[in-house]
Amino acid sequence: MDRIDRKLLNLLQQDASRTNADLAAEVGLSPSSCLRRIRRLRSAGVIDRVVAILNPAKAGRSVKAIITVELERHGEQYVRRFLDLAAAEPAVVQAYSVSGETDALLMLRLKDMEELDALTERLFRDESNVARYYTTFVIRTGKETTAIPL
Amino acid sequence: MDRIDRKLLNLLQQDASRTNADLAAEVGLSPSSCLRRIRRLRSAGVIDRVVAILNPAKAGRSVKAIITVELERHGEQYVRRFLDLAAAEPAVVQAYSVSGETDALLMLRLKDMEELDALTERLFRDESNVARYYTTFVIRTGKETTAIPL
DNA sequence: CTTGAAAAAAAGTGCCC
DNA sequence: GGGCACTTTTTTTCAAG
Repeated sequence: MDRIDRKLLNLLQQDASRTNADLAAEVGLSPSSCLRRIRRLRSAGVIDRVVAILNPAKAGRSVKAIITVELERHGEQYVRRFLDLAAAEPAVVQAYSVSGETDALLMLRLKDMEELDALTERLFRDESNVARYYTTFVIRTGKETTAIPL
Repeated sequence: MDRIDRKLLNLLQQDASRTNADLAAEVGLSPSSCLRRIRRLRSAGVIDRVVAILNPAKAGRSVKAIITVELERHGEQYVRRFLDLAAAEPAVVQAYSVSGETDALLMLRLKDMEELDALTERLFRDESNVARYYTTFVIRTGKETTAIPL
């Protein structure tokens, strides 16, 4: 993992649709060496996957919400069970167990408020282990990247 | 935006490195029609970009933290200024202004605790408009996807 | 063992129907 | 939307450093 690998990863994190020849030129390598490096990074698992990122508004999911959850019983198995339940919801894009006052944090991508209503009903009505939950809405997105700084 | 478009988007959100011929076969289209659709979705901006997703641990960024920030003055221009400041930090991967008790929420990808210390120093020491901030750590990741449900 | 050049294979592109 | 010729890109091979 040298300077060129990091440079390649940075470029691919910004735009993975660029051609190998193009990338090779930018990092100053021959196309074959460049491809070898990328394949190595992929099979080593440094590059986990290549995905298409959609425009949330144009995909009809403009509402972003964050739910912090406090459980009744905080034991690891309870937290795990709640996370599994939350992860099963398509609208939940991130589900974490966290330190501090609350036990879990969910990041949601919603179509509208009705969908939020339906989701909270499903997640919290039958889930007797949830003590409290707080819903927050994203007003403005200042930054949203999938790129990990190297 | 019909059923086939949605199917294509779902597939591309999971894995954008698949070949056009492969995708065409899966959605039951000829490669040329399939490519036309994908290009249309791209130029329409539904597909915003195609990126490589790294394994955080293997990229040396295993610590995830969330900081919620309460500002002294809550006006729109102050929130915007803070978000810009936060967005400039490479370790900040998501920066939102939010509703409720706090004004902003930051999602961080960190190498270690020292990096967090340095970042909070930069963001909060000279920023006289920050009233309070709370740092939370991600203990377990139950789900983490870039895919928007369709 | 790694690099680069060139051939071979595969994919993407554009125009026709 | 599908079929086909054309172009570009990826991938393999192979010789040289």
